[in-house]
Amino acid sequence: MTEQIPAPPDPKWRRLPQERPQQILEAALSVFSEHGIAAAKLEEIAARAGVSKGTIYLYFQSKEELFKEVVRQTVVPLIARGDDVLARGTPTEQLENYLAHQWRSFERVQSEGWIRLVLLELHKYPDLAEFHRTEVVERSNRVLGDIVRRGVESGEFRAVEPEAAVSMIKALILMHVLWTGKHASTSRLGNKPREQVLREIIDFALHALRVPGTDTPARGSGAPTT
Amino acid sequence: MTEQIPAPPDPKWRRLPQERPQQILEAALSVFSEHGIAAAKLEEIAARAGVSKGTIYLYFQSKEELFKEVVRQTVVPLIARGDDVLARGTPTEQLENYLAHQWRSFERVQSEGWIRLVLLELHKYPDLAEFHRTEVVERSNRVLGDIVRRGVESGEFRAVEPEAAVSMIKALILMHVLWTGKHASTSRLGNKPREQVLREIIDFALHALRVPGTDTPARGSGAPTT
Amino acid sequence: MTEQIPAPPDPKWRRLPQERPQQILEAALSVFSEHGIAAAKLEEIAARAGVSKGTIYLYFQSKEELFKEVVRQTVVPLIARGDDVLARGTPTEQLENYLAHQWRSFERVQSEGWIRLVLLELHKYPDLAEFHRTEVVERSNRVLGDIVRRGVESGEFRAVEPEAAVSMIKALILMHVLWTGKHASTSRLGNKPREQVLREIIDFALHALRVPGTDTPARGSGAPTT
Amino acid sequence: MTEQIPAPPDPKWRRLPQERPQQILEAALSVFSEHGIAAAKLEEIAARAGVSKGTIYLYFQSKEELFKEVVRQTVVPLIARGDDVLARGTPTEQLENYLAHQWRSFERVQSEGWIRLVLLELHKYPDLAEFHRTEVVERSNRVLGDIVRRGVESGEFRAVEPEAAVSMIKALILMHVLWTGKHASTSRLGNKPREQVLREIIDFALHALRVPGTDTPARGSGAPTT
DNA sequence: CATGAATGAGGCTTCATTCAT
DNA sequence: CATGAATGAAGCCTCATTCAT
Repeated sequence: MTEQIPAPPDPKWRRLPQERPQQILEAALSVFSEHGIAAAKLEEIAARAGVSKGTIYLYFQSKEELFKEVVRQTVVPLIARGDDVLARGTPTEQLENYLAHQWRSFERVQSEGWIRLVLLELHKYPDLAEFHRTEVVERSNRVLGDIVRRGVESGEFRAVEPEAAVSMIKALILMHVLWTGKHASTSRLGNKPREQVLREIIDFALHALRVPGTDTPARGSGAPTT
Repeated sequence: MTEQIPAPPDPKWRRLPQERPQQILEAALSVFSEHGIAAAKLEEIAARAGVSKGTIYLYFQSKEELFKEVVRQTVVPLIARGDDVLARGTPTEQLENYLAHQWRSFERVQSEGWIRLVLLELHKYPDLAEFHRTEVVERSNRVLGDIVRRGVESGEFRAVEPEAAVSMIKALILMHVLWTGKHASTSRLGNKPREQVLREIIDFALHALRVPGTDTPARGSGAPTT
Repeated sequence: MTEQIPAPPDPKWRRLPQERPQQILEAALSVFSEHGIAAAKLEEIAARAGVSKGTIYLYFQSKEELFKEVVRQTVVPLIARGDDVLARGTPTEQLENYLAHQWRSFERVQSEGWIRLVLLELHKYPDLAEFHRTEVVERSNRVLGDIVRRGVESGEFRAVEPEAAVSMIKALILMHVLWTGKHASTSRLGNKPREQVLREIIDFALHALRVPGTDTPARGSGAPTT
Repeated sequence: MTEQIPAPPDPKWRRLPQERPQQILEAALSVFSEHGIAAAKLEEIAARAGVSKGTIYLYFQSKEELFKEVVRQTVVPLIARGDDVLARGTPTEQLENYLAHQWRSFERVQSEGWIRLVLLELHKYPDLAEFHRTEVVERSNRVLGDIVRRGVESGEFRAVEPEAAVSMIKALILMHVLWTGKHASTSRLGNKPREQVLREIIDFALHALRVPGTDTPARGSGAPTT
């Protein structure tokens, strides 16, 4: 008789336990995004995560804590990058790169819902809002602000106040992410291809900032300026 | 006939019954804005309206119907205007006027919350979303689109696609209304005076659209363009 | 026949609203007594009170608060009396009267359960326990202690320490209330008539305290001492 | 190589497997005593026993069965003794010995909680209550009853009904065990030394039973009777 | 044997909605 | 018309119990 290894008794594929929290977080993000905190049902989160209601409580203390963890876990990976992409190029090119990078980051699943959550519900949790402001908003503001500042210094951009320009650019991006998302309440943008929307944003922003007559033309422009 | 003012029948100031629905709608807007639909409690709406919970059901069939009515009743007065204000002037002036008018309209209480509601919850009620799109969005898009179109035709604006420009301009306004609202989760704009924010928006939008060298300078510009 | 008063349109007898809290408190006492706090179900309390689950929350904040209120409301009326009954008579007579009065007080519904609650669950709520000690225990201890003290002073009772005697007497009563209750786990006392149990308690207590040879015989004695 | 003491295979002290059920029973008694059956959590029992939740189910079918086993296993050793201790002496001495023995038995940990359990929760399990009555109550009643009977026959005790006297004596002991326990809701007895409480009980009981003038004086008396 | 992750029934609590006054 | 007490469906959360490892 040789060492007979008993065949695994269970044909059902079993998820690795260490993945549980992540599964739940993803399901939670998706449900919170669709319904907001109050209207999100743990039952639905559990179902999407493929676990039972009780399992959620093995990893998170309460619905509210689950939401907070969603924010904490999702925020950083979603935004943190971007700094490196901008190492080289003229301010114009950097701005184009930055916009393209941000836009494509948001293309990922749930980005629209996540922006919704931040805009709608984050203010109910002051600590989270603070965390978000320092870790996400101010950080990305700094990157974008530096681009603008360099553009102004080099004479490529008008003498705008960088902070104001940052606000404008972010407004363009964020609002269009919402409008092109699948739950957009007003499909103002219809089914316009996302890449075209990006080009329009770049075109609008660059014309708002650049000093005319500078060499680098705004390549992204969807319409000839002549 | 002398000026006979009918004495109030009750020392307590008594609201006129015919005002009830309006009171309730206002209270509902305020509560829905703060908490969203699911988390809004009829108890709180009733309290703010100065009536009892039961009274709400004399005028509205359900919480959902109340929300829909809030949208229907609030939407039109808030936006409908604006068409006439723009009769005269160059496209640049018209755009400035339009932005200023919109911005100040939103200055009114609850505008921030109402934008939130539209952006975040309207999609759950397709009929409402449809109503909102045709009655509010498309209407104001037409006005703004016409301005842009005329500017392009007159050579005062670049040859942009009007629809795209409308998107951009609206993004600027809406997002800044959210950011300057009292429940803004990220006080990106700190306590910058609202009028200055308006000037920055106008400046940004006009530089994005205008053909340089055209006569009318962007008066609102917060920064000299050299 | 004039002035015909319209018959009440509803045949169902309707409870007066002001009685609600009392109904609920009584039902709660009964259920808490039977099962303890943790095992008591609001569903059952509501059913016994003839109301729905939700109604309980109109008057009490939570299950725990309901329990606390049961203690607060039930404690005082159940015990507070007794002071006056003892105005006259020899210490022996007073003690007999006190025991008889206490015993019959406890005959009322729920007394057994209520003693159970006090003995077994009150310590979980320190504030309630404190309230109970000062308002009930110490008060009745004082009354009973005074009787003993007077008996000792008059030479009718042995020179016992009053505090100790009070403990003993209360132990006799309380434990026998538990044992003669309908939920007694051990029916040690079978179906012995309650009045006979009272006589036995009086007999035991008086023999433990009285100095033999004093005039007043223990009338309650179930057995002649010859 | 001499005297090779087998090194413990694990630095952590490892309990012998055969002790598991006993560990669990002890932990269960402790938790049941503190919280009652309904509020007792298997998690806590497992923790106190140093095992995992699942392990409990290797030895006991359910929480209820565990409770029953606690009663069965704990009851007998706690009470069964006592018969032999009383072989010799006058009824008075025997009663003193019995009381002292019982009192000290209860001094062991958990006795208070265990009395609580019996008084509060045993009635929910009729078979257990029956078991308890026959195995514990009636047995100890017989022993104590015999002492009283002999005392009456010998003329040392009054002509009391033995059953009644047994009730009284047990009431004294049980209630004072509760009152001197660490979870007593009313610290009526403050920090009076347990031995003094025992003397007071003996004093009270003997004076209630003994015929005055008999030789053996109540040694335990804390107060002179003169 | 022992573990502890997972389950899901069941309890507490909230709140939209109703209805007798 | 207006009230607010009452309802009960539904959601959050706990925890006894199971089971794959």
